[in-house]
Amino acid sequence: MTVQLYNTLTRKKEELEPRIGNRLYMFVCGITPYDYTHLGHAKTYIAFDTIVRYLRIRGYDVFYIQNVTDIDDNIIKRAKETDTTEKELAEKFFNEFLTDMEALNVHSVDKFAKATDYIPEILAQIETLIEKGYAYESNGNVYFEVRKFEEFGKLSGQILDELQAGARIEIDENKRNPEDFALWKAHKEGEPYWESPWGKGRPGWHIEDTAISMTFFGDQYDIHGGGPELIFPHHDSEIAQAEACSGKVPFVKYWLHTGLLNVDGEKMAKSLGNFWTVKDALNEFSPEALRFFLVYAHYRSPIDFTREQIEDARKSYQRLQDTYNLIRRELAKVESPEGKEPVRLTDMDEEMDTFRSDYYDAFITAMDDDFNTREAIANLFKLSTEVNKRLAGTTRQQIAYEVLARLEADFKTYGRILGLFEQDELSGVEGETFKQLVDLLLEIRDDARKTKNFAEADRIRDKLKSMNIVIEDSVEGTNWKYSTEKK
RNA sequence: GGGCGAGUGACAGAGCGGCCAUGUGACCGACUGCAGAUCGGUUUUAAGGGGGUUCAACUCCCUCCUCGCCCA
Repeated sequence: MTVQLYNTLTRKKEELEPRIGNRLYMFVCGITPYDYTHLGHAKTYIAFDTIVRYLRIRGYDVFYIQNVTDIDDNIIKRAKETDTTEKELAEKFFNEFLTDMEALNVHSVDKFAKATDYIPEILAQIETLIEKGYAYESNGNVYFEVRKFEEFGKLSGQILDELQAGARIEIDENKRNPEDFALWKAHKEGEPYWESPWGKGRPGWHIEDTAISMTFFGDQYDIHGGGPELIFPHHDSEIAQAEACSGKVPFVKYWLHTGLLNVDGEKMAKSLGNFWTVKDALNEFSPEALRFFLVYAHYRSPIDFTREQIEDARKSYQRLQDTYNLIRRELAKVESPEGKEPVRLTDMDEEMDTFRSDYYDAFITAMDDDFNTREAIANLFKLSTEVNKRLAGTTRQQIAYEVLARLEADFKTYGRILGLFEQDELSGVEGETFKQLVDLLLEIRDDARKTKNFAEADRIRDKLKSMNIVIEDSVEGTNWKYSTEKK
């Protein structure tokens, strides 16, 4: 079994074959930190986080870099508006981004590379492009001459002649051709600048990515990811720069692009009033619900964010989480057969274990197929049903410790891949005290129920519910859990 | 106008040339003091329109329509 992934460059699924051993060099276009992270960012970065988590568990040694565009038009504009420096602004929102990513359990990035930390590398690359005849200087600007790179547009499928036809509007006296794009922008009054062989200025939009990736990965590497809106012109331009510069093809072996996030059926935009920052969303929904919602969709599918959808996702996730908790509770009840003869597995145990391993295999098979989380999670639901049948309700039966332990281990793996089932358990002295207090309340309530004092029993239940603790009676006793309805 | 992608049950959304996706919702039943959770059943043989290929198409091909994104 091998991992297949959909390559935007070839428009088909291909077998993943690292260029070197099991090492995978991966680059994903990062943020421009001039404002708070929004849900579109969350979708993209959760998607690639999940992909990297999976590849690592699958045994690949992934080196994952994200760039940070800490100098560009938006940053300059916003810094002026808010009366701060570009550097301070970028610093602030990059830190906000890290906080948001942490909340969403995204931490697979090995290296964040800020554009302004790689100015020498950027300058060197531009010089190479000029030497090789792909770029030219003009009034302190340097442009990439697109027509010199014959294969321009091979990622997006854009045809250069069609572009030229439309490009007539934006006439720039400095450019030889309208479709040429800036590698280096000449300094303008009031803007930050760096010294260069062409005078003061700052980098263009596309050059930082190739300068950074070539610094860490060399001329060619394995995987480049990003949002779909970046395919053209950004990623096509990266290909042109890198391949022109190194003369090596392909620059990147696999191009991965996510699906777009819409809100209430429309493109998310401040002007439409449907704009959600990650912080807004986390105010209203739990991080797990949000992450589950995003990860339950396939990474290449567009998704529509609505309150109803998140609520659906929350409930769906709750079902899986309840099963996981059920397994752990059951495991705690069954004594470990430590030091004793291994217990012979009954037919019931064997049957459960077969479901367990079949669904595990199905999960992996689905993930191998272009990271099909939707299909993978569908198998988790099927597994849940089989587990619930055996461990809960009227059809419950005893399952052997070792089968339960394997189930728990599988769930941990699912959690590590999806970035779920890792909600913080109460720990330490305070956590223990808290648990004991809840247990005490449940005992009191149980006594009340035994004497048919249901008013008292319901009062305790309602009060706990108002504190976000949900209790559930069963023939086996009463369990409690935190509500996921609010954060 | 050009490029790319999508149209599946009440809703959301996968896979697959022939069989059951999955989740949520709703309804019925079991369990239960009630609630919840859980299990069973129903809604659910659903596939934008029209052609074609095939013994067989939601799945392949053509065409039309609609929607989204990028470039203009």
